[in-house]
Amino acid sequence: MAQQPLTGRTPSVKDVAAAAGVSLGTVSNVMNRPEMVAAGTKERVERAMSELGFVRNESARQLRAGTSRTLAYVMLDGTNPFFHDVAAGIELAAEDADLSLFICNSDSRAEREEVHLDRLMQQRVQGILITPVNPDSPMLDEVSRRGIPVVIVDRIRAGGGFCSVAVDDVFGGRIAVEHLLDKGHRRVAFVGGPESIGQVRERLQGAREAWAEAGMPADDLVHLPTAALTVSEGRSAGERLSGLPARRRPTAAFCANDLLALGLLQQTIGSGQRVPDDLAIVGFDDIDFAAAAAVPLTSVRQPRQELGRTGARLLLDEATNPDHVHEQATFIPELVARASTAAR
Amino acid sequence: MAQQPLTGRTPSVKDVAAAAGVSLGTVSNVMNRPEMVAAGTKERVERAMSELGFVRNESARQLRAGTSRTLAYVMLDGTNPFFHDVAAGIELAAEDADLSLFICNSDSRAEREEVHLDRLMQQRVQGILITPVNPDSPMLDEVSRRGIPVVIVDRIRAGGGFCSVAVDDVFGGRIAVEHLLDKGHRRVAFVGGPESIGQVRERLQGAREAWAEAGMPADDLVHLPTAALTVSEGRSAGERLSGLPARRRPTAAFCANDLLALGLLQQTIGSGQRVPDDLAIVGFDDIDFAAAAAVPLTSVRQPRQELGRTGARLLLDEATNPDHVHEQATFIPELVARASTAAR
DNA sequence: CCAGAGCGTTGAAATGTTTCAGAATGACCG
DNA sequence: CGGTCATTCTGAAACATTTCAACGCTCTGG
Repeated sequence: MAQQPLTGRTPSVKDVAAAAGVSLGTVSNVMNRPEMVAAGTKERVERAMSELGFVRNESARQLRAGTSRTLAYVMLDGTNPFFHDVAAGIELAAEDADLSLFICNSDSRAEREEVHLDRLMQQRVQGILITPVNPDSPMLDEVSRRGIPVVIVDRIRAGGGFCSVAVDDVFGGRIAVEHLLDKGHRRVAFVGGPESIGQVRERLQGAREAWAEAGMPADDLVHLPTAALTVSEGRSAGERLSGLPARRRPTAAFCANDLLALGLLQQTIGSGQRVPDDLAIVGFDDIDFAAAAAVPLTSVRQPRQELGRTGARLLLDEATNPDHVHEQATFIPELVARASTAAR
Repeated sequence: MAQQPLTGRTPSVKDVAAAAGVSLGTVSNVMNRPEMVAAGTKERVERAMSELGFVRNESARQLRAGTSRTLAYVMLDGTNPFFHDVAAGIELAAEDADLSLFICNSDSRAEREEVHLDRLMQQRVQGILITPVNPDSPMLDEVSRRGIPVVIVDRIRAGGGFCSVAVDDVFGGRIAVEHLLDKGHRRVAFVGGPESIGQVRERLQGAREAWAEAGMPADDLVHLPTAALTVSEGRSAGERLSGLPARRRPTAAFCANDLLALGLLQQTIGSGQRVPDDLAIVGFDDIDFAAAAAVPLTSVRQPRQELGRTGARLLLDEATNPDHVHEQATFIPELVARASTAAR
């Protein structure tokens, strides 16, 4: 390893070849098919590389190869740990395939998403995983049509033109409500919105189905809409809940995600009520902070890492397997009962 | 925009040039110095580009330019939202400079860090921001010696061979303890470790200084060491706290970061004690979840985004300004008082 | 009518890698 | 000793872009 502050420009294969007294094709062979170069030569080349401090130029490699050694994930909301966990799962799979992962954040804005997709196309990434602002955006077809594999994560796009990984949200809604019914709750709030988000609609639908099947009157499942799936919206939903007359007030709330649930939990406790005694709470996603809350949160667990890992696998299959057929992987969520819904 | 499923390979400048009836130099000019090409020609070229669905090949661009249009941030711990907030700040600055940000996670492991740095050098990134596992790692010099600007984030490296951004952790420790003294606490725990982390040492040092200056006996500032800065370590510290005989038990705890504080909060409330009545808690970092906790957490706020943004600015200066001199930017943290230390 | 300026455009060179057809060498067989 | 093979190595071509010196054209002023 050279110790001087590296004089001129960074050395290329050509320099290494000259230093080792071989042709540049041989240097390339040492890196890419070492088995076909004689042991002595190989050693000589390797010494030259480390003496010169040679570092492969990835752009040149990519240019030649026509594609990069990178996957990308465009996440929807960087402030929600759920998406980072998904990203971590993707990264594991990418690592196994010796690929890098480029993480972008659309921040729920279509124009940011578009900027990211544009850039990723310019970079000729091997494939894109995305939790899109709008699963039906034509931009996704555009990307796909260019031959870049696209996998939709945690959303579903009708028509099956894409691979996707998601969780059965209707089922998730059902088990959340069934759990609350089990615990004896007869008046329950569903906290979540806007309904333009497919997730929210389906979780609500599952909740309603379970409610109806238990023979409960529809009016006793109260929908408290929110403007977004954030902690502060959860708090404000809590204020609205507290404002209800005691007789009409639900004894439990099922929140469309954990951030809402945490906000609701905070507001409830802050206003002097007790959880679960005065209000039981169920969240969705089971992010780490759900278990870490002051009253550990019961939540519908999505296999977050597994979601990412499977998405990446589908992506790689699409990228490398000529017989690839699109697949919609669906996971079954699981209820994790904790203190926020303990028996009263 | 072409509607067919894009036949052959993706078109290059050459194809665009042919389609528009100009030379490929002109196509390049349309993209890079549009002011020097005649309006008619420009329009013709642009039409050809969109008809063919031309997308610039970033690798070729980079190869020619010698460097990529990308910054990178190697974060220390992907499970701590603090680092994601720093990353968000970096991204803002990168966006302004029309650069992409590559986010990596070393997961506190030196070998992962090394793998990432290697890859980033191969990609010829414009510069690297890093919260290193070990600020004195020679690998950083190695990268720097290759001409890649490096900025150390949220750590300090003695010797000044690098730019860095950090907050004054000693001061942060002081204000946390001064706040607790103000609130009347006379026996306080410092929760945090391992001491190999510079942050932990300095926050503890600040705490001790403030404690001594207030004339308090050193023994009444109890150090509860932890093995890491995580929620679960916070919980276990809480158990140790509860185990202390009442007379020796602190009435307040200052935690080296918010994750510890959240864990401690959970354990404390879970064991039936009240916060702040039985135990007041101060965290450090002021991540969003601190304010969202069931008992909103008093915390020492680091300007997380600002940290990232400033780091990126220093990096860009180093990358573009030949007269650049290394700079150690230090921010003054600020105490944000919330319910977890409200008057008793 | 010409010199010179200014504008637009061209085409070749250069960037660093991988690949591949073929050359060089030596070993072995008949 | 000629021929066949296997083993190593070579050098040119290809990838898509940017840059830059040079070129041709049209004006303008003399």
